[in-house]
Amino acid sequence: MQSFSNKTPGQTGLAAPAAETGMDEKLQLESWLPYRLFRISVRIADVLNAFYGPRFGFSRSAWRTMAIIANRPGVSAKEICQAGGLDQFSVSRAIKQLVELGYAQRQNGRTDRRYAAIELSKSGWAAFTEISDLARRLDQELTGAVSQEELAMLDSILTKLDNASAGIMARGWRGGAREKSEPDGQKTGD
Amino acid sequence: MQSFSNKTPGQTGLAAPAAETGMDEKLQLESWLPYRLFRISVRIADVLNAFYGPRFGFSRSAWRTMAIIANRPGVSAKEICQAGGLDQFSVSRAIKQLVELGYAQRQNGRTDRRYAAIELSKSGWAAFTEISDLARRLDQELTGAVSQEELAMLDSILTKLDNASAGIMARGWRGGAREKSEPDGQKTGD
DNA sequence: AGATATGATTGCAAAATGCAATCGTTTAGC
DNA sequence: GCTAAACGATTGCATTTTGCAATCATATCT
Repeated sequence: MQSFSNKTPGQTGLAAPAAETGMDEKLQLESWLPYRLFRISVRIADVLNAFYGPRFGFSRSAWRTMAIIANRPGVSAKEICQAGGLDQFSVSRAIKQLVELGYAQRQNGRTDRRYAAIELSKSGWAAFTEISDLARRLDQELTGAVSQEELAMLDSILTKLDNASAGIMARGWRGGAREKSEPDGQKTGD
Repeated sequence: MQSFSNKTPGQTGLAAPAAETGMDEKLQLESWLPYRLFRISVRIADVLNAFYGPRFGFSRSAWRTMAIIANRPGVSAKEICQAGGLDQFSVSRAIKQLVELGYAQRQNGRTDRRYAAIELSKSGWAAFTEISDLARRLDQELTGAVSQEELAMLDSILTKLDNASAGIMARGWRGGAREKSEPDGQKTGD
């Protein structure tokens, strides 16, 4: 076997960018902030998926889509893309899957009939409730590991990081360089 | 385009678990901690991928694998699985890809010849250096959004969350229930 | 009306994934 | 020493997911 944490507790490379210290040591995946965030989130998402996948028979995209529909009944596919960081194809397929399984339906509430206008069915709401109960429980188990103060701090930090990451994504890897900035468009993510 | 932050800055649902307040309002994807972590990490990973994908021609798994090899030259495939949260098949294929592209090679340094013993080639190191330079730059752009104190705080919080998430994953969605705990095995993630 | 724009969907090729079967090597039992 | 079991790694193949062009339907513009 093997440990998983080969970093000293207080100092993980986060606080000292190497460039400043002149040390310039190799990048460590395990200490790289995005990877640390990724690992935590993926573990939880996997656990949640292990529940709703077999139980309700839909994919991760479909769950994300369902969660968005639940919060904004009558959304269009495009709005789901924007809210969920999914591309239009995933969303279209997620909706199709949800509709086929009877968890959602296309409603024609809008005047503009190009828009999809999706909402959850009765069983869709039931599924959503079950899944989000588990999601909440997992969230509580997770946040139970830190104090209320830390949680509040984390909240504010994540808000900042979220904004920063949006900026980074918008600029692309060429950074500030004015390079036409690629066609852009929502990358899938997941 | 569109904002991406439709939450009130200070209070995102994180600090008040609803159950306590009796409010019991619907789960909001955008405020759910694992999703918030996920979104940040995915944006950065996408940007990084948009660089090394076209430039060096390998996949996300291959990059993760490369980063691990770089830090522990001579690792076996199994060790890469454990360190990188990848399953043995992804790793095997990632190694194959890296070897085919000339970025890594199998070395027979070990006495036990069942183990792979991978290390980076010259061009592998060059690629790694280039990619990790960008990775570091992105990390700095990201962490530049918060103060040093916040960063230190974040570091310690994430360590706790990482441990908690490992526990949650190990227990599975059935939570504490003694249910044989599923075969487990590293889910891929990515 | 015809041309153009926009939201959504579909078809199909390419890539990623999951899993059983397999190969080569080492270890344990006899 | 020889055989069987264990182990790490790899491969083949079916399934799923993804990316993208093409398409359909509706709405808007001239």
